[in-house]
Amino acid sequence: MKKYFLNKMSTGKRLAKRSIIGMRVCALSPDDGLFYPGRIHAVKTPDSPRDNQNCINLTPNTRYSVRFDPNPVFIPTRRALYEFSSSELIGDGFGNITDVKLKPGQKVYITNNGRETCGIIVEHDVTMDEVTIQIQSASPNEAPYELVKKLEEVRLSESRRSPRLADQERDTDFARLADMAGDRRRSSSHSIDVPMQFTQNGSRKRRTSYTQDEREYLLDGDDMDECNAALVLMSLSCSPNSPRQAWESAIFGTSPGDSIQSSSYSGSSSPPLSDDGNVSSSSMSSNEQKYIIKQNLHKLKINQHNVKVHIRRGQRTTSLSASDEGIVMDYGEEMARKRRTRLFKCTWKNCGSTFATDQQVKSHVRTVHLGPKNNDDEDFYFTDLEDEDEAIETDTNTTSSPPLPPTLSHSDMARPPHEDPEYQRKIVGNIRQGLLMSSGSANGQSSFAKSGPITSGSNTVIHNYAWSQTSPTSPQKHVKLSPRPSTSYAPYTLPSSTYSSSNYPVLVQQYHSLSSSSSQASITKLSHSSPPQLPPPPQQQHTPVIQTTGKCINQSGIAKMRPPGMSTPLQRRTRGENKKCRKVYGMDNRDSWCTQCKWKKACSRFGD
DNA sequence: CCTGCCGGGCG
DNA sequence: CGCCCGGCAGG
Repeated sequence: MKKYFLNKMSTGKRLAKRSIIGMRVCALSPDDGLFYPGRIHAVKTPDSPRDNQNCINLTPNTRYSVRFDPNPVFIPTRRALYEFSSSELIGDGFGNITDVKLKPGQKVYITNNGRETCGIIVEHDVTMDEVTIQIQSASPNEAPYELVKKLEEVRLSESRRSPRLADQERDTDFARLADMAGDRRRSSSHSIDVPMQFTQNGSRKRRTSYTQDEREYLLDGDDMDECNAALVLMSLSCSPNSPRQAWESAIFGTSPGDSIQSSSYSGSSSPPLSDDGNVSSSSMSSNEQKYIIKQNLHKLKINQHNVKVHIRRGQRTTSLSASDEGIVMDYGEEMARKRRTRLFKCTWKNCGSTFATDQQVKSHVRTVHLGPKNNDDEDFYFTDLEDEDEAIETDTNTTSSPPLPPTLSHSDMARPPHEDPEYQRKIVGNIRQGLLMSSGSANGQSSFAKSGPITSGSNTVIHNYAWSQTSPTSPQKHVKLSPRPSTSYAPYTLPSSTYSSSNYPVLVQQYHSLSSSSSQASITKLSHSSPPQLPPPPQQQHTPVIQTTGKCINQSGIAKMRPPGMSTPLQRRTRGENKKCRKVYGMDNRDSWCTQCKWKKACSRFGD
């Protein structure tokens, strides 16, 4: 049930997968014994050919180097990396949160009232599977309250955003930034899209309202996309025997229904390479392959991330670029910042030299390995590492690799990872379980939250960890949900405390979960120690009835949790079962419709 | 498909 | 604010 719940929240149909490096996990801080979020920075597998039968070079002995996200409570040494074994990590494909006992003081995230809420563990009763969590009220003037949740409902890191929003944002970015007009919805409308900037004036077409901050957030939050892309390519590189069709579909975009395909093709100024039938010939040489791969990856702009494919002596390996070279536009600064922390490693056999710039590494490859007469592109012989203090040893495995299951291929590489953490969790878990034959249990936590910088070593990113603080200047969005005199749709205010404009979409994920297990929590203690002073909380015209179950029932019968100070979340109106004006009067008597119905708003005449 | 309606643009 | 409409979710 839980799985379906999570899937429901993401409503995703496309699948996704990712690389281990960069994955968000949680691990115990050696200092205070609490879990903190971080990213897998490196994977170290001791040389052990017998265990190394898999293409991603993971064995039960693999050590995962984790860089904790900076946060005010536990401040890891900036450059410090902490090593863990897979069993010590909590995250997709690793350990499950339900396997651990949470200590008091542990910071957790729960879905409360359909909204991600941060809390502090007060008590964890393992036998009863009850976690008492103290939640800071949205209003700083109200006392914290406590919730009791099941452990499986608790997450150790922030969750992801609403898939719908993410979708919109992604489409937006694609259309505007990558100069690609198509998206999956419009692609079915038989209309030719005009780039956004040409339609914004004099058109009723809705334009996006995302701020620069939000777009940056978007990019930041999508760092797993490059992992998606990499895993796709990795599966290709690791499985020379994999079905040719799958391999082509990933690179050449020949898979039907692949949204990446449609968007990239519709926005591509040049015809797809697959118009050349020879391309798919199995006699394609290595050079041809890498050229084609490179070209097409560039076109695909796999979710705006650059992926480099390294081909070396007939063997393909992949690595990620930490920068967004695929896009120009507004992100120059961001990219520059990321680029500063990069390191370039020569991937020539037995070399491994590292360089500060790609120019240097190219020069190195050219002079030391390739020689002036070789026409090979230096690009294929180096990889850019993310950071400064440790080399990431990811692509050194040269043992022959079994093909990945076909279900792990790339038909869905377009899907951003935050859309379907559940599926990814399973996939990654399956990969790991299959390859390692170790027990990595899935868990319900989403480990792809935007909680840290894309470059974990960067010290220039400010984190939003002050979950109990309120910034009076942070933007608030007031949304009037319905003009009709409904009592359950009072204007709501996004809590300004934790979330700046740059990440507020995280909050707008609620309505998917309203009818689900998120409302199983019970309010065990409600204490208003001090009356609100400033700013005044949103007016609630009707106080929700708190039943013994702790559920607040609104008029439409939807269970809602509303802690003190918490305002009504954005929620899509349940579909009314009553007759609506359209139904009653018919299209012919549109004049008789209520205004709301005329406006395609919620019917005010036949309310539910 | 159809329907209800949210989110948002335009004047 | 009135009006309109794209698009989504759900049936």
